[in-house]
Amino acid sequence: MSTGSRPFRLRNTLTGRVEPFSPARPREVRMYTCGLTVYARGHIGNFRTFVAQDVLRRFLRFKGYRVVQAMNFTDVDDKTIRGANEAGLPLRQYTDRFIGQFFDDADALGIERAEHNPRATDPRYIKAMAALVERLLEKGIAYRADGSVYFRVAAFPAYGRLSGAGASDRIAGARVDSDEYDKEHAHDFALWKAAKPDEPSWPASFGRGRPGWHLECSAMGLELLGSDFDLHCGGVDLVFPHHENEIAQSEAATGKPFVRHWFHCEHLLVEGRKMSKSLGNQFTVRDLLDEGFSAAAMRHLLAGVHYRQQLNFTRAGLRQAQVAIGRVNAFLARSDRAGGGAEAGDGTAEDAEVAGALDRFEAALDDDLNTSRALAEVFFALKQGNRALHQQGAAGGTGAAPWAAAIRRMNEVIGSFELGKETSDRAVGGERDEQEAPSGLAPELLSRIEERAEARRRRDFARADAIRDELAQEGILLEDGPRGTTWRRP
RNA sequence: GGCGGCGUAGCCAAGUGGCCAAGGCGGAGGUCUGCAAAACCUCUAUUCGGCGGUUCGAAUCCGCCCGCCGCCUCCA
Repeated sequence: MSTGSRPFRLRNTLTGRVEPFSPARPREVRMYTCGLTVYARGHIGNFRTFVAQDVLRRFLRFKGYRVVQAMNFTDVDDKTIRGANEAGLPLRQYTDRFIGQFFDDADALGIERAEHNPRATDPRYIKAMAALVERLLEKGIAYRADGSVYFRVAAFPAYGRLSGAGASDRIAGARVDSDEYDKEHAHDFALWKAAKPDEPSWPASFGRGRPGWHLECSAMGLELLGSDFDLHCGGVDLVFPHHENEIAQSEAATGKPFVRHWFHCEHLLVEGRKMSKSLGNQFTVRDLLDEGFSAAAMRHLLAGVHYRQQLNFTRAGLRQAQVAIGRVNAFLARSDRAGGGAEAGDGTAEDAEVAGALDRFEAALDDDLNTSRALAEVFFALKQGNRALHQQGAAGGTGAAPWAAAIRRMNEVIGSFELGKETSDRAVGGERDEQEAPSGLAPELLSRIEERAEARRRRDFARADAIRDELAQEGILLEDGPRGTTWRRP
């Protein structure tokens, strides 16, 4: 763990400034992230945000914090209800499917699992939400109308602090909510929606119904993390009204600060255009996997652009990422094969260089998660490591190992290297590693490689090249080095 | 209409007053190699959308203009 004369500075939407991040408890961070509304498979835009949050989470752990994260699933709202009804399925069965798909995609992208994945319809949270509404009713901040319960925005003077002072202006200028309910003011929002015949509903002391959208995050956040927790994350679109409303209802109910630091991730563009259904550019991770792109490339592209910057997600970018990742992975594999103690640490000048790179890496992330700059250090380490490997040559030194270890340390945050089965880089025909070779390459192909090695020994290069070309057809790239031939799938 | 962001080499993308404007991809040349591939080395923006201004000094601050985008309404 590194120490901290240099604080981790992170932009806080609440203040609009990049400021030192200071959790309420010394070595623990309690974070909440607004997860997916599970009426469809999450698209690449959703995952941009989730990857950014994952980088944040991993960096906190990198710095030695214990992280307790809750990421919810919104499994009851207009869209999930409509989807379930159209599919003729019970709500839970309908949403289960998308939750499963979410985890498939998140796992592929190397997104660490949160400690808690609450879903709104869990009885525990329905109960917590009802309790929250009761408190607001008792305090006279919420009111009932037509079977529903609303939050009286006028009763919470701090309203608008997150999204920028003039919340009343925004509201005045905005289109009036088309809700047919009887609200006192257009900008009051529903805490609890009165039951309807074709909608799921739950009993409550203030009437049967279902939770309003904003309520669940407040209830689950408070339930799992307590008041005044450290981080609340989401996409920029959630700043208003969702997060603004969460603050209002939570703080009005508890009388305590809700969240210390708000983290919002910018949206992405796909091929230079806003992602939208009509443009047909709402890709899912699955779609891109099916096109042949690796999840690692997706993560690399998503993680490599600063989170507050609009990111242009393109196939060309994915291809670039793929190449860059391949270079790093190939180095790591080569370094492992070359051997050498990974722990070095005998105070050489080179150790200081490695430590310097790691420190610059951390410094970049300390500066509002500047992943682009951090990545530059990964590539610096790559260059140094490759250089060491180059010089090692036949001499067989251990200079590359510390750089490989440094890259792996950095990858604890970046996460896009050695993700999935990217590396099948193995030595064949050399004097070493024979035993660990084959997983992934058919014996038939291995014997072809042997055959080619034999041909090369005979200096029958026509034969050798023919075999190399054939294997290339199969997607196997052969590389001849001083220690024998290695293969990989590019 | 209100609020906000962005525009840096062929592409992606850091940099917010002062060393030669990070890094990646791509491209050119070289070393190595039977040839390749990989790796390494060198080169690849006298210039930061445009025009003015402030300053000893600006990609970085100010003004205007052009272009792209977001939020204000379900949305990561």
